[in-house]
Amino acid sequence: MAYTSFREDRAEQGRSSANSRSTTPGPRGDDAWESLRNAQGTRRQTYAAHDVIYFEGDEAKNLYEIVSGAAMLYKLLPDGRRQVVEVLGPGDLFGFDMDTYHDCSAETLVSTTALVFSRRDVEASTAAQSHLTRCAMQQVYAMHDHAVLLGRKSAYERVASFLMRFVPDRGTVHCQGPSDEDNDQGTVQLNMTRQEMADYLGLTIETVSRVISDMKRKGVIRLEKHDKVIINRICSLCQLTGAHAD
Amino acid sequence: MAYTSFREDRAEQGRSSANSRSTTPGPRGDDAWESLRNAQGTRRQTYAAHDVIYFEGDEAKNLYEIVSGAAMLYKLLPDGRRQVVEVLGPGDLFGFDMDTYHDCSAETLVSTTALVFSRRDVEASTAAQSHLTRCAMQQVYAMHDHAVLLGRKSAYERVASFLMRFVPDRGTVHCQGPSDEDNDQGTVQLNMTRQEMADYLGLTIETVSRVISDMKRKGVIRLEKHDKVIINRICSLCQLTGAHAD
DNA sequence: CGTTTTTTTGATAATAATCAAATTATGTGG
DNA sequence: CCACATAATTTGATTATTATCAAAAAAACG
Repeated sequence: MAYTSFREDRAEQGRSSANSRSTTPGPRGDDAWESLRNAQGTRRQTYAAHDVIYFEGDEAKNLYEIVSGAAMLYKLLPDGRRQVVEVLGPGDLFGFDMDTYHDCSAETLVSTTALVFSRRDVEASTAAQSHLTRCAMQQVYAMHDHAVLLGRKSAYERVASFLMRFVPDRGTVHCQGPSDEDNDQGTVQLNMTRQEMADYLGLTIETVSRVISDMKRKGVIRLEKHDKVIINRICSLCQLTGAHAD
Repeated sequence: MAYTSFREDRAEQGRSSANSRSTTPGPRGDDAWESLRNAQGTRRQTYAAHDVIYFEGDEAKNLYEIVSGAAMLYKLLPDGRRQVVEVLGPGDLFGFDMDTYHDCSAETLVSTTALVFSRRDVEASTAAQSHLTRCAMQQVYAMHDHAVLLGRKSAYERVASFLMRFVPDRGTVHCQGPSDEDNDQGTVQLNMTRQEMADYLGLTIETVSRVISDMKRKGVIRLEKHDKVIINRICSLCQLTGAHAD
C-alpha cells in the first residue's frame, strides 16, 4: 500500500464527518459550493512546484481550492525566520482572509492545480458560506493540534506526528489498529524538503535530519531517495508521537 | 491609562475591520446574529473563575459567545503536558466545533458571562453563518500568529509578544507609534496565572517568571502584585517581540 | 496569624541550535 | 551515458537555550 503525503481523500473525509451528525441525506452547503465551481468568475489555474501563489500583505481578491497537488502557507519574521503554518492538500481551501490582505504567503510544494474563486462570487452566495465555515473550522482544529505539537512536543515526537499525519485512518481517535497484525507497513511520499519540514515543525533542518536518521537506525522507518518513507510498523511510529499514554 | 488584558473592544474591532472593505452601511450577517442572541434556545450563563465550561471529547451541543470575562481553550497530552491553544475575550465565539465533539477543553480565566446558543438555532440561521465564518477566520489568523510564536520565537520574544497583545492599537501593522513621545506607558492586567501563561506560550512556569524578572531588572516593565504589568516604554517592549527588523 | 498556594531564584541537566564539513543526490552539457 | 557542478542532506563537535530539580520568598486565604 502506498499513498502520498497529501491525501486525495481529505475533502471526502471532511464531507462525510460533517454529515455523520446530520440525518438529512446530503450535505447542504456543498451543492451551492459545487455551483460556485462553475461560476463565471471561477477559473482553473496550474502552478509549478515552489511557485508563489501570493505574498503576505497582498490584497486578498481570491479564494483558492486545491484540486490536485499541495501547498503551504507561511509567515516570515523580519530577520528571516520562517514558520510554515499550514500544509494543504486536495479539497483544502485557502486565501479566505477575504477582508483585506493575506496574512500569510502561499506557495506550492509540488506542481498543483487549483480552482480560483473571485471574492465577489463567494460573498454573493450565502449558501456557500456554510461550506466556508466548515472549512475554516477544520483549519482551526488542525491549528489546535499543531499548537500542541509546536508548544509541547519534543523533536522526535514532532517528526513522528508529522509522518503519522499522512497515514490514512491511523493515529486519529478513530484508529482501529492495524488491519493485518503481522504487516503494519505504510509508505509516505514526502512532498516537502527538509527545510520545509523543519519550518513547519519549528525545528532546524539538522534536527529533522538527525531524527529521521535515528528512526532509520532504530528500524522504525526506512528511506527511499530521501523523500519516500517506508514505515515498518505504523503502531511503533504512532507510539512516538506523544499522543499515547504508554 | 489602564486596560485589562482582554479587550472589551475586540468584538467592535472585528466588526469595524470587517466593514472597512464593504460599501454597504452596516454589517450584513450581524443583524441575523443579533436576532440569534434573543432566540428561544439562547440563554445567558455565568461562570466563576477557573470553571470548566466543557471538556475535550464532550459532545458539542452549544456555541458560546463571551459577554464579559475571559476563557481559554486547551488540549492535554496523556502524560499531562498541556497546551493552551486560545485565549478568548468579550465578543469571541468558541465551541463551534459543532460537528461532533469538542476538540479542546474550555475553562474560564476569571468570572465570566457568556451567551449559550443551541446548535439547532445556529444551524437554522443561514444568515448567521457569515458571522460565524468571520469569527472562524479571525481565529485562524490568531492561530497563525501563535504558530509563529511557538515555532520560531525565543522565550523572551514570546513573553514580550504576549504582553503587547493586550496593548490596544500598538504592535499591529497599523501601529502609529506613541501618541505622546515622552510618556509611552501602558498597564496590562494579567488575568492568567504564570502556569496558564506558560502553557499558552509553550514554556515552563520558571522560564516565564525569569523572563518577567529580567524585563523588570532591565526597566522595561514594572510589576504591581504579580498580575498587573506596567510597561514603561511600549515601543521598547515592542522591539523585543521579534516582529521588528531593528 | 499561621497555612497553603503561587511565584521567584538558584544550580544543574537535557534538548535542540549553531557552526563546520562530508556525503549524497540532482541536474547539465559534452 | 558519463563527468562535473550545484544543491540538498547528513553527520560531527560545540554552544546556547530552556527544562528540570530544589529551595526560598512572597502572596493569598481562612
